[in-house]
Amino acid sequence: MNTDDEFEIGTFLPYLLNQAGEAAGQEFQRYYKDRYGMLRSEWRVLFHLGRFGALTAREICDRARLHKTKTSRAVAALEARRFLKRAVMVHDRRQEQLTLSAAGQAAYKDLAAIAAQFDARLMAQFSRTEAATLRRCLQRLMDG
Amino acid sequence: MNTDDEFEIGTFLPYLLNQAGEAAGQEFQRYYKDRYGMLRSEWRVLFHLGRFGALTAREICDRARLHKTKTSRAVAALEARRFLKRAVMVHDRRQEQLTLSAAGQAAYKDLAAIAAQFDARLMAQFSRTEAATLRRCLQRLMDG
DNA sequence: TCGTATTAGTTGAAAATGTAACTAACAAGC
DNA sequence: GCTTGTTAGTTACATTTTCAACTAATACGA
Repeated sequence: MNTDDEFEIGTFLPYLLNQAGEAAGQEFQRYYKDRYGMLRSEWRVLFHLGRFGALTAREICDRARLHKTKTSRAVAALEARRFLKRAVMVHDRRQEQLTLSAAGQAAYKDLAAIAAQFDARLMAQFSRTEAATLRRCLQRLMDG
Repeated sequence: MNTDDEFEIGTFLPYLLNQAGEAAGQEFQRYYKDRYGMLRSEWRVLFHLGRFGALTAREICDRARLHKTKTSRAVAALEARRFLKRAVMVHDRRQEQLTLSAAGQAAYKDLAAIAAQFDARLMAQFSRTEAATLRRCLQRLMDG
């Protein structure tokens, strides 16, 4: 029933990427979920504000490749938890400058440290060249 | 990497994997969604039955790493579209043997061919060794 | 063979997501 | 000024996912 040219899901790149991503992110996801009750989109918004400082929602959408409704909801959730503040911008009152509160920065620092640990542990199973190739390929897939 | 010790999301493996997976799967997802009205879990169930023949829902869960509720609903949806049939197993009446109908097999063949095309196009941007390394690393992440 | 535990699969409700429509502010042309 | 179009962001609604509870069949031990 299976000829040689039969399609193999086990080598189908989108499938591999999804499965690998799920497996790799599982522990970290459990951490920010259990400890902070966050969703992935919330963690991403928190990260971008923590890493890059004040941003508008639009900038977060672009940088984090997050849809604007997800961003909007993530910002609202983080605001409700007092992790960030909004400030309407003077020259364009449609936009809001978003910045982390002290509590938000603390959460960011904690999560970034944990993420770095998980990342190190994941990468430890690869050689230096494997790691470099992996990241380069993933980057190319993202951009392409 | 960056000079300071600040965590970089751009190199965080789970993030890269998710983004790359999303980007890579986008076109294929649009295809099976537009043409067959399928969800990802439905495509995966269809694939496993098309590729490996008759399976129980449990076996699909294990092989496709799909939660049993997702599998259950995917099977129900495929059945409603007359893509598969169920047959209660004699020796254990809890289990059902799932098999594709002719229409289901036709859909599988079409989708597998399209997937192979997309895969080839994605892999074309990598050298032979890059492709090998990428798959090997992803496989290791999945299993680990 | 009776009671308890386990397994296969389904279901309902709550949470999250995606899509499209919406408001409010700005911009550009006249 | 006014009209039209665009952009930032929110909201409503339908779809999808998740979680926990559930049924039904089997397994196992006293």
